[in-house]
Amino acid sequence: MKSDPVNMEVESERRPATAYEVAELAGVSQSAVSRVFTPGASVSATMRAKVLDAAQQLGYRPNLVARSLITRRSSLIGVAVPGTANPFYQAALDALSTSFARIGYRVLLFTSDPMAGSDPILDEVLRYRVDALVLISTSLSSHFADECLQLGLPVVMLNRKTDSDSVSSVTGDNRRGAKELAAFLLAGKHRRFAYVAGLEHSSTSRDREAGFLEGLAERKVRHVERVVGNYSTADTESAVRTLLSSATPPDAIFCANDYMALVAINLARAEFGLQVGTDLSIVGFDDIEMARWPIFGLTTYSQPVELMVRRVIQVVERQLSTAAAPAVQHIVDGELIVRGSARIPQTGVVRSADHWIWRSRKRSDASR
Amino acid sequence: MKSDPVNMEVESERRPATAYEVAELAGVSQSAVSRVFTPGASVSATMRAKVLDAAQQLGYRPNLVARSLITRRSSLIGVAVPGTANPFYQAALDALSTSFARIGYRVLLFTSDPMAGSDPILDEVLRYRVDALVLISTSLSSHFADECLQLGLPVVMLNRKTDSDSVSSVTGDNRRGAKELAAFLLAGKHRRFAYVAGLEHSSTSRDREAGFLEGLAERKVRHVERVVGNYSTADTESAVRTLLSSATPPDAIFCANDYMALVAINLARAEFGLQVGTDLSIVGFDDIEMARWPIFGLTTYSQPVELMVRRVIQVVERQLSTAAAPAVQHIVDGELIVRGSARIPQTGVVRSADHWIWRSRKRSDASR
DNA sequence: CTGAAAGCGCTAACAT
DNA sequence: ATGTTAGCGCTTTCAG
Repeated sequence: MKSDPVNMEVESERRPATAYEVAELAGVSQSAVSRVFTPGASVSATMRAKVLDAAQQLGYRPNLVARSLITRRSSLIGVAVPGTANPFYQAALDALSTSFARIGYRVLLFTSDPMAGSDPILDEVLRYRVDALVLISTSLSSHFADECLQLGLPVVMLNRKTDSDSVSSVTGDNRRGAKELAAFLLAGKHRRFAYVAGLEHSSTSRDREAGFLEGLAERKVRHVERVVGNYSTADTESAVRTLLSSATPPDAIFCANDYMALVAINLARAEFGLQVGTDLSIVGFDDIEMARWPIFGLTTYSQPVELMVRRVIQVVERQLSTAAAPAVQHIVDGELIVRGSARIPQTGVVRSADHWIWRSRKRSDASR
Repeated sequence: MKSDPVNMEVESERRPATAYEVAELAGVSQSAVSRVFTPGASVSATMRAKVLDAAQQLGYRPNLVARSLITRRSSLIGVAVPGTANPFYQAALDALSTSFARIGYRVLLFTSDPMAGSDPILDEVLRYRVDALVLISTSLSSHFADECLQLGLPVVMLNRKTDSDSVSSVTGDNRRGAKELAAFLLAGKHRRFAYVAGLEHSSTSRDREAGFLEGLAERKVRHVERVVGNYSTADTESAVRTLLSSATPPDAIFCANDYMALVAINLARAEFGLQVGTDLSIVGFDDIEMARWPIFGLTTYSQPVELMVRRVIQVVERQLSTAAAPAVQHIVDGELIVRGSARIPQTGVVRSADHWIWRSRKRSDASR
């Protein structure tokens, strides 16, 4: 029930104040207002005070839409993330959002269908004139990649890559990680191996499979059971069910990522009454937070999310500043984290920070 | 090595084509181009074909920034989500992103510090002229809420609410859910109860606590051990550790959400060797996907994310269309899902769809 | 149905 | 240091 005139106009629904209105109130030019709200501009203290005061009164907030139109920079980063329950994506998205915020960018999110490519929505997102695109575990057509290249729009893939090296990527060391896991399993005296693949078209799953087979082949192991989990709960369950129902079930299973490994552990225990780590070894890839929950104690090869995101940001920043900076394929190191879900070899396990890690002979020879 | 003039310009890095350029190529006016790309406009087939063709050649994409400037609608929804590992948030965000996309909106994400309020970043996000704000488990100052109200900006809180009813909210039935969990635990003949609170300032945690105490009080149980988990892994671990180390540890623990309940189950098993569901009962709230993993089998009160998100969207749409539509506080029904993490009462458990649920006498009397 | 013209709210030369 | 002016790329009256 206030009735003083100053508040009156505020009571009713009003459109946001403009710089022009602030200028009028402060008795200065509109460009002066603009300068006060532009970081690197030169304004006298008096002017700043007057403007800030007027702005305060009107609840003025610079319109970034208008600013974007003229600067051609939106300070928006388009981020694609697959619509699945995989905690690794959540962690990556979180880190991206937080890190980009620190350097003045916001994340424009689009949830991609993990099965389909991301082109259709990407196209939509380009209309918003995002300053860069980050694709978490999502692929894009080379046609689209070319278009982005021509537009000078930085694109970086996180946890995925393309055959062409014209698009930047940041991935874990899929090949070596998988190879080490193979060596680890071999050292643990396992005999019958199985691989649970992710999505068939995912470079990550393919690289991990290749590394795994390679590691196994070095010790003359040729036969590896192969099933497909598609990174989904349901598919992984039936895949693992198939594996374990076999007449000669595997004694070591490598899942293309931790999420599937967790699903596998669950199933092995609940449906087959298996003691994971003893009766059956299961390993994954990622080292998501839940992997270290005692109940799972998953042995896995780590992908340091924070570090990977930092790399993504570096790449984006470089491409943004340098006109045609070349695309780069970053591979971030990981470690084979030893926990209880797989039989532990006699040798090679060492303490590192707050966990145990394992290194194959070959690698530890080549000291850093 | 193409050299035809048409492609030449496309080869080099070029700024996006404008409607004006398309118009020129097509030999029509710029407004004609605009019309072709505006859903409800009237254009002849000939015109549309000419324009579309030219647009195709130039790779034209309407600039939504420019469009927003004039229409004053960005088709952006600001969404705040706490930066924690809680899978419930991920599920909610996923559903929001997907559902909003279907009606033409994109999500502008900002990760909020779960401890702090969301005001600082919200202010930042308003500069982007988002069409609405959705806060997932995040609170905002009443001052800020007022400002949004005056701007006619729809704000809806998901899984959180304020004391003031001037801001819309969609929540689960925290009070009743917690009360039923109390009744369930009572029916299971438990004697010593404990509550693991979430963040102290969270309405959700407070409501659940109140409901729990109320349900217990109806059967004259006055003493409830209380610890605080802050929805975080570390705090929950030490809170539960305290509880279980006590001389007279509880035989029933209600955690303010599923995530903390999962952490509690882990800890009880790993550190105390307890058989959860037999030695100790633990229940949660949310019914996240992992709650039904056999390894956890968490008894919990459900919050149907999809439905809640649908409500959020309804509220947003109404506020967007009707100028000053009143704020509403939606409460979405849930069910007490019975699994193995808590002792099961002799009566009251019934089959519903693909799971077991439990209803207190009082409630089942009042048939629908 | 189509074109011309006037801005949306702001930044960026260019003067002063 | 401050004001003036000219757009950014689009939508939207308003004529024709």
